[in-house]
Amino acid sequence: MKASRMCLKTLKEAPQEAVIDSHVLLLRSGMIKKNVAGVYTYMPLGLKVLKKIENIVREEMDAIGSEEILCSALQPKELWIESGRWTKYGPELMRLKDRNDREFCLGPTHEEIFTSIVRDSVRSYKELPVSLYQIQTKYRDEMRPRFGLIRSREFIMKDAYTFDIDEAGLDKSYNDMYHAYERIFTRLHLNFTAVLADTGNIGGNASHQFMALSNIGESTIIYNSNYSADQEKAEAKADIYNEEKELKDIVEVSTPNIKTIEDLTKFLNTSAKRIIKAIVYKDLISKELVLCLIRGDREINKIKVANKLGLGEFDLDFATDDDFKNTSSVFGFIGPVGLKMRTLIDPEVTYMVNAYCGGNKKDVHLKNVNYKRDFDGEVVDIRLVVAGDLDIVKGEPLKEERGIEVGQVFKLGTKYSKAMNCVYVNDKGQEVPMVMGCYGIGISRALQAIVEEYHDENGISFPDDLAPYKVVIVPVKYTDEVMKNLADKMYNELKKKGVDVILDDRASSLGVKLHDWDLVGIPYHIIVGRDAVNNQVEFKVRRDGNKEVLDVKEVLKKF
RNA sequence: CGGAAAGUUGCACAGCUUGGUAGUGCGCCUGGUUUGGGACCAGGAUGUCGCAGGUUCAAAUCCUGUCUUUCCGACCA
Repeated sequence: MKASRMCLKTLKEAPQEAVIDSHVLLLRSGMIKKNVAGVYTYMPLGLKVLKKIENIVREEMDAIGSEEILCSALQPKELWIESGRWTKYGPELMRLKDRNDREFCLGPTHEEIFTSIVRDSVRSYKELPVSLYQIQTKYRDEMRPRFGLIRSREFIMKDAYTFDIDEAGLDKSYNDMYHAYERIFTRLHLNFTAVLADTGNIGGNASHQFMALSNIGESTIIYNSNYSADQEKAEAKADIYNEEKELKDIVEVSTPNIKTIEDLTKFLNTSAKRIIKAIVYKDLISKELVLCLIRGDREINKIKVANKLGLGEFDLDFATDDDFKNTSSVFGFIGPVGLKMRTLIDPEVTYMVNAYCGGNKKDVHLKNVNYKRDFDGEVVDIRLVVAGDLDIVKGEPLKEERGIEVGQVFKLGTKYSKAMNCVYVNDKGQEVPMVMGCYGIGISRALQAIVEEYHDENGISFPDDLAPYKVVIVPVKYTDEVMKNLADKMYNELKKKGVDVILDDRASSLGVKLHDWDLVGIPYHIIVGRDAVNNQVEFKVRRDGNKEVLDVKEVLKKF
């Protein structure tokens, strides 16, 4: 491609909308252009990279025997009524009507469509398993689109669905996908890790997320070589901590206006590990209050509490001062002793001996409180796992890192096949619901994750096989006969070899041109200048800035 | 959905306090001089100042409403 023909407009300054590096660079390099909030156009260079990502995904999906189809983004309401998600999905579903007032949505995901397709085409166990995928534009009416392609309202996703005879079949399909995903993200050159994930809105019984490690990530990952999980789901080994063995009698301690764990440790001159932290949540649906007990140096994982109570995270909040008026406790001095309330106890609390806790009276705490003797409740893991905690496999320290979710695999089970009557006839002639899995990869999000990982102060620095073009030939002066001839010759030769090559035949000064290609992230730059008379050019590697003057033949040999 | 800010040319911004000719830099066009890492000189084009009302002789500027966008939080892939 000749640069003079390219629809390329780079920006020196970052548009105001972008706050993170990868978003700024995608805009500045002219790879994407904002249409409206959370909706972007992929410009020629951006689209080229996107296609390379798609092709890697295609190759690996095809390799495990998944077949590509292409559905419409437009989906009829009826299918979503069948699955029950038309009402459940909420305002993030982009809904619209046609001229006859028939209702549709723009799909954020395609479980309903794929399920209906397989329901209509598969009858017998002999035709299973089936694995289908598509690469398609998805819609989600985000409350707050941000970070460019990371959280947008329109995005490109690969979604795959498997249909099996039974759980064992699903296990195999899931496993195949899991390994294909590992190969895909490796080939995308992402520094990633697979983590155990919460199944959230889509439903199902097992799930892993593939996270590209990055400090701009929106999720927190807890991991080490033995274990990895989303922080929302992460478990850690309970720490058995007690300084004393003999149970002592409870004593009231006067703690005037001492309400926080921090103040208490100072006032009592003790460790937070000896204090029981008591948090009261309110179930916003039933209005029930729930007391949660955790060791003073820990934080509560609200998602775990919500899961235990069978609630969405949304349906749970801290109890307010008002809620306390009907209890026998006092805000700031809450404790489990004698308090009549449903109680969740983190396992670590059960190991505490002669602990401190709130006295349920103003300015009073209790000393020498012990599990079972003085209070009881449901023992359940509700602790937020953080860096430094020990894993449950080998008891080694865990690390904490941010991640961008670029893929997720789910075992759906029969949730959709039952709801939508997607059944097959087994060898005994009985109708059985198919066992499903679904598997997504955020293609457009991956593009930005790659840029986030591969950039420096000069711009994007794509890995060779993902770059929109592999090499650019930059004549210092395209009006100079010798330079022009050599540049043209090399361009034609590389094109003949099938190399993705740009000839920068623009009239701009050298500096302008090179800055553009640094910004865009072309991995190799060939500068045709004064040495052209000797058949020599400067060969520059974008990644490390390494430059050397080489014979043309040697340069051509590199591609 | 809660809190905060912002909308002025393709991009980044000034002007608004104290109402009176629409500005700057980048980019774009023309001509000339330059030419190995974002050149220089001269000239030029591009704006219903987000939209709608109001106040006023006069509104980018003051008031009201509205829309949009961004940031923090909540939610989510």
